[in-house]
Amino acid sequence: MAESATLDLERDLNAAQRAAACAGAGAHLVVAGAGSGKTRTLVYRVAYLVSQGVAPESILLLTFTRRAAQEMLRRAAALLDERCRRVAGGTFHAFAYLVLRRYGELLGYGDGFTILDRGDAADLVGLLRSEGGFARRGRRFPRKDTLLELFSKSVNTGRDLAALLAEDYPQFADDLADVERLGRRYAERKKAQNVMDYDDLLVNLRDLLVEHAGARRQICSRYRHVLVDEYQDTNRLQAHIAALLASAHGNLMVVGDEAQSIYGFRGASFANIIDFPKVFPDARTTLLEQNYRSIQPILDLGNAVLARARQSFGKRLYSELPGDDKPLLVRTDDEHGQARFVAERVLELREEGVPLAEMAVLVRAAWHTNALEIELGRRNVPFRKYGGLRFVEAAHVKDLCALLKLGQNPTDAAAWHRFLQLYDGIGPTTAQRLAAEVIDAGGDLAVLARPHLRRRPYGRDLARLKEVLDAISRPDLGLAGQLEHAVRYYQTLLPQRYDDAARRQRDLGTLEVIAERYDALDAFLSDLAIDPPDFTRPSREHDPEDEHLTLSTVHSAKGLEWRVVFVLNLVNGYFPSFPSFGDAEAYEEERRLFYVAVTRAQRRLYLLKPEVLSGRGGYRERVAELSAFLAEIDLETLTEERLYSDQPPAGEWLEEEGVDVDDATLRRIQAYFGDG
DNA sequence: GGGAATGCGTTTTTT
DNA sequence: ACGCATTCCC
Repeated sequence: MAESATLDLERDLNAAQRAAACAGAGAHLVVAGAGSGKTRTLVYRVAYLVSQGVAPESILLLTFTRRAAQEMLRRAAALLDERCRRVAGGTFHAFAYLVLRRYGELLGYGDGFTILDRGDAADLVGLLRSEGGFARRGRRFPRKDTLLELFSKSVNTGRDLAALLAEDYPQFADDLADVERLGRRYAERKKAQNVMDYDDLLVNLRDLLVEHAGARRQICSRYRHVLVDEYQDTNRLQAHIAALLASAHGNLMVVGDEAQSIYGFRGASFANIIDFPKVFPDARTTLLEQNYRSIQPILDLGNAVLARARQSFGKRLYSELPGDDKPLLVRTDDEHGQARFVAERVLELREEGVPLAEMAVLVRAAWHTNALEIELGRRNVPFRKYGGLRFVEAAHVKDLCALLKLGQNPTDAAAWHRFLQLYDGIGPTTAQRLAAEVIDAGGDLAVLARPHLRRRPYGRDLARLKEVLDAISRPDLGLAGQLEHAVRYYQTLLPQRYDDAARRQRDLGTLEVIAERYDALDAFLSDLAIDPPDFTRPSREHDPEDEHLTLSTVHSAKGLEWRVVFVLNLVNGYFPSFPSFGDAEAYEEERRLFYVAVTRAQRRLYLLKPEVLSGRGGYRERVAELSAFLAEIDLETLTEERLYSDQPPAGEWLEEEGVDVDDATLRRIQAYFGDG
């Protein structure tokens, strides 16, 4: 679907796409089914506006990831000209950061506020949780991640903690007062430290737009056309912001597919799409229904899955692409059989001429690929995994970032708290005390060399840390120089802290490579928090040197497509996942997630079902049930293949090979090692 | 008092 | 395998 390098809307778009791309002023809702050319339409929309003389700087394109925005603007530039690169594009959070850097003072934030990423935010909540003695003896109190999730959901959905607690965590209903108290303390502490978490970025942007008419007018007149992609995965707060951004001129185009809404756990609601015409009564609506991605049998399965949804989406995808291979349901004996099947079929397909880059394995949860990763490693199949733990969330990367933050801002309590505990003999209490000492001294690093600390077991460590921070805090060294000091020092701490120090050390090198794109420490750090490097997102860039199979969570595969797709573990409890049972909304989201997985495939779709699940942390080994999403539909839409791998039991194996058991050797071994 | 070791219950998805 | 509470030890 590569468009040629000229803007020809008649030739390249169908009527509905064209109606959206060339729409005039006003609010516009584009409901775009999977594979219906949604991105293409937005790209042409941008190019069209610029070609009509709209200043590129006055177009704001809000997307789900930074990469999505960059990719669209790159394509628009290829269609029209380089002016399209000057369009303002990015995530809501990145846009909020940009605006608040300029207007934050109106809301009482100091000039250089910093961003707490998810991990930092959780650490702060954890700190307040233990500080306030909320977890008393023998009493269960929500963990820091649970608390943060509650606070976040409350902010993003506009619902109060009482309702969320009752709904999601009834077992903690008695703790409501404490949870609320902790929430208030968390908000106060962030404000006092001049930091914002992800949610604060959105809240503060909304507050700015609501409460400061002057700022709102300036912002609205700067961005005359607002385009929002993936609107089904925006939350109430984001929808409010989008509406406010368009409040002066009304030029708001939102694009989405309510059937692909999969971020409800983060507060997203497809009600934003449904209700759009209520907020903008004059909004025009365009439906994109023809699918250009998949062959009809794959869409038939997608339609069948969706037909069972509790809310009807009234959607039926159709395609004119030739092909009649039905999706294949493959039953294997267990997860290892599943891994073997996928590895073998991937290799066969490659033999048949399908490049690895045209194949993907999708899973519900990142760890579901564990067995497959081993199998692929054994067979030397290059792959890359996306989703799950992010690079910047790995403990060692966070450690290094804490060190860098201290070089930039020696009053960053969270960074002190984290880094100091790396030393032997320093735990939470000591770390907090030391951090307080430095911060009370206005961030004077000389505190670390005070005589009374010298005598402590970690006195030398602190003295050394001071020297390193002195170097990191020198902007004249340049980012590369500062980073080099940090990495060289941190490397010496790695081995005593982590068993797999060598692997982690390589990541530090990766971080140095990423840093080459920046010229100052503060820009580097804020970008790491707000737009983390996208190692976790599949890339569609074509690099023949680096051909690899993609392993991805379904969430991270959003918006992408492959010729051949494997979906693993179609088993109740895995997909749909256990936590969704008993929660109708979460369960329906799992269904939409499966719909997203199915509609990633262009030509061939393999659905894998292990008959037995091995026992894995908490779960006992047991016979697996076929995923309800498949069990409940008409199996006419599928081809079924039973494939039990038939490895002989271990006993027969020896005999077949004709090996004699040497009793004397066995006795010697037993005498030496005992029976254990 | 506070840090380190032990043990128990839990395990989704991520801007 | 990981976070968190409890217990163990200086």
